[in-house]
Amino acid sequence: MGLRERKKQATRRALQDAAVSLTLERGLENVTVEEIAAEADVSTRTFFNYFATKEDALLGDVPETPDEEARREFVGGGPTGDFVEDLITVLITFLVSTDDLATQRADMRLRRELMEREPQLVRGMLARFHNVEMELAAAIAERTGASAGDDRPLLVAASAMSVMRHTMKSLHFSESEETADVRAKIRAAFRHLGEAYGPSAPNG
Amino acid sequence: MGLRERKKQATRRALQDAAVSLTLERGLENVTVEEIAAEADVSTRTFFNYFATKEDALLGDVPETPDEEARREFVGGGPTGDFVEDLITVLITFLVSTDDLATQRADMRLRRELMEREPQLVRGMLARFHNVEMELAAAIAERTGASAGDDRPLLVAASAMSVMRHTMKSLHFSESEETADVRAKIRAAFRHLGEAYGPSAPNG
DNA sequence: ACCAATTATTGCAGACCATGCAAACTTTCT
DNA sequence: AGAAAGTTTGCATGGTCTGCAATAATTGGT
Repeated sequence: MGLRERKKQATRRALQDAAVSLTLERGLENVTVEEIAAEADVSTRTFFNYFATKEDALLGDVPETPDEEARREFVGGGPTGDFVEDLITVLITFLVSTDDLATQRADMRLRRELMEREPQLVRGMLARFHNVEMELAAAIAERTGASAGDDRPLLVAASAMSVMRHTMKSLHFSESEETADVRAKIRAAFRHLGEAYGPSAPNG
Repeated sequence: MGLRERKKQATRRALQDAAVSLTLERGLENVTVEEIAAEADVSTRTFFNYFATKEDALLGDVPETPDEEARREFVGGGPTGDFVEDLITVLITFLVSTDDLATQRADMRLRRELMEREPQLVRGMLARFHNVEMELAAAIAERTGASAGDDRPLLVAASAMSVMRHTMKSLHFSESEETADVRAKIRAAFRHLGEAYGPSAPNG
């Protein structure tokens, strides 16, 4: 990677970090883009070359599409052949980025802290998830061979995303938390829904 | 209702109508608040006395909490005692406002047209649903007697809202569409999820 | 090491959104 | 009619975000 590219990454990072730390310190509406840019040592105008909005800098680089390889495998009926298990696998690829694990966990914790402090940001997060939802629905439709007019894949994708959102809330992003734990939590959530809405249909 | 109150309602309506029709005509970013206000024959400043943002005027007065009576009944275990059926009843109260049915259907159709034309609005809609979701989760927790730390009500509420969003998309809001039809659609969606995630767990 | 091409940064002007405040106006109540 | 309460309006202000053109930095070839 050349110098130019490295500098861009650094600037981007600096802007995000500045946005996050200033916001946690003073609250979102007491921080201007001008201040964020100054903290990152660039001009206000440059801020907008990197992020369309102030919110964007705070929400960071959440992937909006699943890993291409994971998607292909899911569409093809893999990796296990069990629909729910394979769905979980795809969902997990959204939670795991290319960064190293420690950085990623720290980011997640920071992002959660931000959401708690500034609930307005939840709205932006939901919007991003909505994009993911569309991708996921397309993948489900492909895998199950649903016809064009069939909107059930949308339904399944929507509820799966609600499971994922829910799971993210209950994760700790701590050292000791393993991928297997995440999978177990998502699995438990799906099971709970199956029981709540399923054929036997008990309460709750 | 006094003159003052009637005038306020009229102004509010005029602003909403102006916002909607101008947006459908030219697209959201080619319409300024100034123009909306002018169309409704009030000052720009007055616009902001009625709506916090331009989006707010477009999204209209969607209830953010369920009908208080319906909520009480649900929490108390009613009206039928069957969890899913009663959940559906609550969800439907969100879809039915105090206006007359024809007006409401027209509003729904307009709103859908808006969403199609201006996908940015979906974000605001999702945010509103998120508030509803919180209310619903609280009601579910109360009904099922879940303990304070139990987050399963949140999960159920989230997935129920995804069912509701999905159902709204597939409704026609036409003359011939009855409440019973709506209920049947929601029921089918829940059943589909139960089958997808449930004990038997077939595909799709 | 230099030059030319490409790409990034910056300042500036401008449109628009949104809020606070105080003056002018309208409705309501007695 | 006149005071009280509530609404509308204009004005000033601060903040977000965009387009444009000038400047500066990186890159790749010679």
